[in-house]
Amino acid sequence: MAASTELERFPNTGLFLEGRLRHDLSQEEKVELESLVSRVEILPDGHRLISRGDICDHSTMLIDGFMLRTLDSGDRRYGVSFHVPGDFVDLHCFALKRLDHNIECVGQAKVGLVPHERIAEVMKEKPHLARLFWFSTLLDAAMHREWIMKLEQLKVPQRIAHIFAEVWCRLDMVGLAFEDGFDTPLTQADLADMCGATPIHVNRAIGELRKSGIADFNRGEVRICNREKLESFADFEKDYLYGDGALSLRQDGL
Amino acid sequence: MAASTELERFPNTGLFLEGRLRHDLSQEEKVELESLVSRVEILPDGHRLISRGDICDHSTMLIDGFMLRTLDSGDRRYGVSFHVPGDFVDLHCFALKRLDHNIECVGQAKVGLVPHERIAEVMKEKPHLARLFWFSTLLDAAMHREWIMKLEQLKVPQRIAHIFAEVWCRLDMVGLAFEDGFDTPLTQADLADMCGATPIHVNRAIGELRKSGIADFNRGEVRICNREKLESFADFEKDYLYGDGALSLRQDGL
DNA sequence: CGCATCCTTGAGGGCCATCAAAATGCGTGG
DNA sequence: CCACGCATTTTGATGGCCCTCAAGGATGCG
Repeated sequence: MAASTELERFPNTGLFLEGRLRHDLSQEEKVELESLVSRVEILPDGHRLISRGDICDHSTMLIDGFMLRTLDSGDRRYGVSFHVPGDFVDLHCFALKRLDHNIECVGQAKVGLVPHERIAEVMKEKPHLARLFWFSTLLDAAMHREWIMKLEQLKVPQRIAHIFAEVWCRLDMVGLAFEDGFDTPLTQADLADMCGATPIHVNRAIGELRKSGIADFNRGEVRICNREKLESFADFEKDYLYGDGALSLRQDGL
Repeated sequence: MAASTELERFPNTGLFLEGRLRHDLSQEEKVELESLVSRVEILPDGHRLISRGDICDHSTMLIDGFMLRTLDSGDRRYGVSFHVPGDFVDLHCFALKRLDHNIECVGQAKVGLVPHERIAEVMKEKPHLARLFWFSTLLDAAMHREWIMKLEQLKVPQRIAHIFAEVWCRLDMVGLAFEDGFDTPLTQADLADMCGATPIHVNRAIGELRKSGIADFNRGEVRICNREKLESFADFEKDYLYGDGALSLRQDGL
């Protein structure tokens, strides 16, 4: 897979836009991108990278592990998006300056820090790379929109199936999925926060998925025997991920 | 109000970022922005500006009227966001090239078309203005996130109240709200599409809001006698709109 | 082996979908 | 000015999804 050779050359940023528009990055841009990472850190499970309202002067590339964007309301946490390796998780905060949400590690994570002054340089001197940065934040927005629709459309068992289908697909794009599923440190309680349901109901919904042979979830191991069945149950259409679906930009260039 | 003098000078783009970071635009940038509009059009109710999958070579500034971003699934339409005058509604498609969603007029709308080649020039030569363009698309993403949380958190009557509170607040920022509410061509069926509910249930929910004195809705006229009551019922916290709330950037500059 | 975390199970009630139908308001044309 | 068609709003009855309260079982770690 392309991802592994890219990772050898660019250990910190080799997965950025992999499966999407990475092919549109020139060698020079890839080198420039890798050089933006000023420091690499390992963060423990549950670590909160950024809290709502923080003013920040750097953004974070997720190199290894998983992260969750959350919002708090009342005394509950709600998940609004999920991140996999290769995601430039808080590139947003370069333009927003103050983030509207929290970013938390799910399991241990390895991240690369990118100072905003370097991104400002890119804005001034590398418009094409800047445009791809912009693209990557809009990809998040497209995923948000899909999730809004799915929340409006689907019941809880299907919502969970949709999360499984999306994460599996995204891990596939960066070469981290297995034939029959994927591993993630997500708990049933995390899934509940992402679905707007109670952990109790999520548990029952997962039981249903298991019983009907759609997916199995046990302590972070998601196993799927029939991809088609999962995706049709969840009404999952991968186009919105801008990989190789109908919205793909591969053949167009920018 | 500031909005009206800005509109005299910049009839097509005078509301862009009004109430948010418009103060951060220099006179020169405002002139540049206004000059980007190559053509103004009036579009009829229900007109579909862009459909999912279209490749487009221009973006659209909403000058007057309202628009809805939608996604279709099964044989139903789902609303994922709502637009008011001053919104650069499909700036996204400059970087995405192919849009993942549809954009439709709700009522008659007046729009300004901006060719992508002009935006590409801005990217090359006006990094600060480019950054504000980026900001405006991230504002959409922040609104998406809030809506995801609200869908996870709220029942239908509160969702409707939240839509009322948000739209009222956004119209206020661009000087288009009344003391006691606002007007919009939205129907109960549109609200249903935005809430993921049936029109029937939306009707009953509106009845509840009316009975409990939270808000009245009749053929597009939203009337609210007690703002505080509405906002607390909907759990509406306007920070995420990046106006004058806790996340405001006014005092920081960029 | 105790403890914390995570997962599982049961009973009762409220929210919202579906099916079915009707009333209201508005624009158009006779 | 009225008749008509159409979109929009309103109402009623039944059933399924998911919440809450309450408790119990499994797994891994020190």
